[in-house]
Formats: sequence, structure tokens, C-alpha cells
Amino acid sequence: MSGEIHSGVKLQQQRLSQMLGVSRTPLRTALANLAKEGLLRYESNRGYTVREFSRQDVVNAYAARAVLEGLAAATVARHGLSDEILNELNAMLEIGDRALSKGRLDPDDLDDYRSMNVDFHNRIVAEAQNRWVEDLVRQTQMIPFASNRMIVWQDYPVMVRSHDDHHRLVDAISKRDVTRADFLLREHIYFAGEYLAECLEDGRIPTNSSNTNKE
Amino acid sequence: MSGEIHSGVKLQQQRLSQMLGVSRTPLRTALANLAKEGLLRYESNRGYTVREFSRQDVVNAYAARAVLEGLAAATVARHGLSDEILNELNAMLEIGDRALSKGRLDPDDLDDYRSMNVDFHNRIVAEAQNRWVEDLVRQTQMIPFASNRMIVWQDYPVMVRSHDDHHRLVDAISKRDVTRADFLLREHIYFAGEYLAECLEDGRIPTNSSNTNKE
DNA sequence: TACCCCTGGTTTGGATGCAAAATGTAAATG
DNA sequence: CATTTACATTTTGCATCCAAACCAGGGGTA
Repeated sequence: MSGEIHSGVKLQQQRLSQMLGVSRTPLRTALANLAKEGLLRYESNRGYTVREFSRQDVVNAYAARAVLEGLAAATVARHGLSDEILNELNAMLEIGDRALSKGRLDPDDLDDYRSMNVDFHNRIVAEAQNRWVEDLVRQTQMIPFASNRMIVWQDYPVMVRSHDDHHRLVDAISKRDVTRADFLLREHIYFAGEYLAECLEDGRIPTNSSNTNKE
Repeated sequence: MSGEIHSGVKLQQQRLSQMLGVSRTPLRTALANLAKEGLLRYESNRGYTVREFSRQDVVNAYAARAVLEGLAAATVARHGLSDEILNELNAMLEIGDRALSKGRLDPDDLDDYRSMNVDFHNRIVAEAQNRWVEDLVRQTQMIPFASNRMIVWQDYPVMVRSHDDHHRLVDAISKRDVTRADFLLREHIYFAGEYLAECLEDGRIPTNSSNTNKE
């Protein structure tokens, strides 16, 4: 994830186990997990290699996430929200409002906004109560630059518009408008993917950004 | 998958390894893989248990698969198809036509139809060239009764309608009609899920059906 | 009688050793 | 000189062994 090991290189188990100070057995389960998550490529009797991700892969991951979260939003809109959760969502919206209230993007506000954003999206997905959507969304983020922790904190109007999507989404959900909720979240995420790809293209984002999805 | 081991039971590694005739090491990697696929639940230091699937889980899996394959169909429609692939799809449609040409459902035709159906859906998904969609769709099928090998071969009009969806989907894709392709496949799969759930509810399908997704 | 703690057995997790497969190298052959 | 083949080395995969964590049952105490 950090880019420390480059794409395509072969991961030798003995070397890695020595580097990490564990034996090969737990290392192999870790490698198997990462392979299942799609970060590594496994070939029988040939070991694990670091998968490479093109910009198209990032866009594709966002596209998949968009329809999945769209489904989640639609589901939540169909079922309706309890007042309690509505209040939580509104509190998150306020956090975002505060972070964007200065008329410009202050780097100090990024962390607040980011954690709000993560919570917001996770909350919607969790509320849909669809294990598969939850799992699959998590997996679309298991790729460099595709996490919902990844926020391009550079263009103020873009962020304002993006957060406005959040407002409208809560509005749509609370009004039980299924199609609008679906569309809003789909578009919200789809655009984020396209915009991110554009920024990566321009080199506006350093390849080793602190925005990568390590915990 | 076959239901041989019931939901909720704990999988003891030593017992299983003896039953399967392998040592615990490869068994543990297998268990880890199944857990990653969502079939088993893993708790640290407490081992693996067989996850249980409600009918809602099956419906949820279909719902997720519906939006993902819808995305795939939309992508293919947007990009367009080569003549070669169009011919392949048309050949599959003909296989389906033949299997349904008797005016009733003959059990002898199920296998042909089933393998055609698997190929058809896989082909669409593969053609979208989105690794994540491909992976995620595969995962939504890693649950009893949710495989695309699962076909309720009981009601003739339902099958005719379902196969007609295939025809219309190819038509929509070949005409580059993105929304129609998206909608058709979404609805096609969504309905299949609802219908299946209904049949399961009625007990029209034996719980240990030969339709489960073992290879 | 209900609850807690302690202890013995069971089960999982990790380390090590060994066989099989793959890779790289050098010699042999055309 | 290119290609192939045999061999040595590396690397993976599986079996086994040991320690640590969990579980069940019994005894003790309030």
C-alpha cells in the first residue's frame, strides 16, 4: 500500500519472513489473504507477486463502488431511517460544513473531514444491512488510491460540491426517494473516481501520498 | 456448499485434516480462503465455523450481483462489441432457444441451458474488462443457491421470459443502449433472486438440490 | 445455592524440517 | 553461435512439533 515494494516484484517468502521477523507460516497466511483481497497475484508453485494497478483499475474500482453504494443508499431510502441515525448523519454533515466554512481549504481541516467522510459512507453502507455490499465495498477500497480515506483536498469548489452531495443524499434518504438516493451516491462516487484519475494524470497528487489507505 | 456440514458448526482442524487426508497446514490455508470468500467465520484463536445464510442473504447477494452485472452490461454497451463476440452471444441465444423450443421444460435440456447461462453471464462480465466487477460478481456466487449455475427449471413461462431478457440484452448492447442494457440485466438478476427466494420459501426447491454450486 | 477461580485437557497459532517443483547455469550438440 | 539438456540451487508446499490461548469440570467461598 505504501508503495515500498514496487509492482510486479516477486515476494520471496524467506526474505520477507526475515525482514518482518516472523516465521514463514504466518507470513504465508498473510500473503494468501492479500492475494484474496486482490493486492497480490498468486501462481501455484511460483509464489506471490505484487499486482500492478493502472489508472483504469482505480477508475474501475470507483465505478464498482459507485453502483454498490448506490444500491446501499437506495436500500436505506426504501427502508427509511430512524431518527437516531438521521441525527448522526446530520451531525456528520455539520462537521463537513464546519471544515468547509472558511471559504477555502485549510490543510488542518483535512483530517476532520476525512474521518467524517469515512464514517458517513460506512454508515450508509452499514445501514443497508447487506453483508455482501459491505464486504464488496470494503474490497473495492483495497487498492492504492481507491480508499474512502482518499480525498483530494485541493480545489475548494470541488469539495463544496462534493459535500453538497452528502446533504442532498441525506435529504433524499429521509424523503424515501429511492432513485434519487441511488443516483446521488452513484454520481458522487463516480465523479470522485474520475476526478482522482484526472489529478493523478496531472501529477497533482504525489504517487506516495499520505492519503494512501494504511491505517 | 453441499450442505454436508451444517451451519454454525465448528470446524476442528485435526478432525478435518484426518477426514480429508491432508495435514493441518494446507487445510488451514483452505479454511482461510473459504473465510475470505465469506463461507466461514473466523475468530482469532477460536477457529472457523460454518456461516449460516438466511433467505435474506441470498436475496442480498442477488441484489449486489444485479447492480454489478448491470454495470458490466452498461460498460460493454458503451464500448461496443466486436462482431466476433456478438456472434458468440448469438450462438448462446440459439442454444437457449433450442432448449426452450419444446413448449415445455424438459429436464434433459437443463444442463445445456445451464452451461449456456453461465457462459453468457460470464462473457458479459468478462467483456466489461473490470477486474473488480469480475471478482466481486464471483464472490456474490460463493453462497449456497446464489450461483449463476442455479436455475429454477420448473415454470416454463418464467424461463421463456428470462431467456427473452437475454435476447433483449444482446439487442440493447449491440445498439449501444447503455441504460437499457443496465436496466435489463439488473432486472433479470434481481427478479431471479426474488423468484428463487419465493421458491425456497414454498419448498419448491429441495434444500439439498443438485443445483448447488459445486463444480 | 449461585458464583468464582483454579486446573487439566483440548485446540489453535507459529516455528522448523524436508520433499517436490521451479529456476538458473553450464556443458553438449546441431 | 544458437538451442537444448542435464544438473545444482533456490523456492515453494506440506508434515510435524512445540508453545500459547481457549474450554470444561470440579472445588471452594460468600
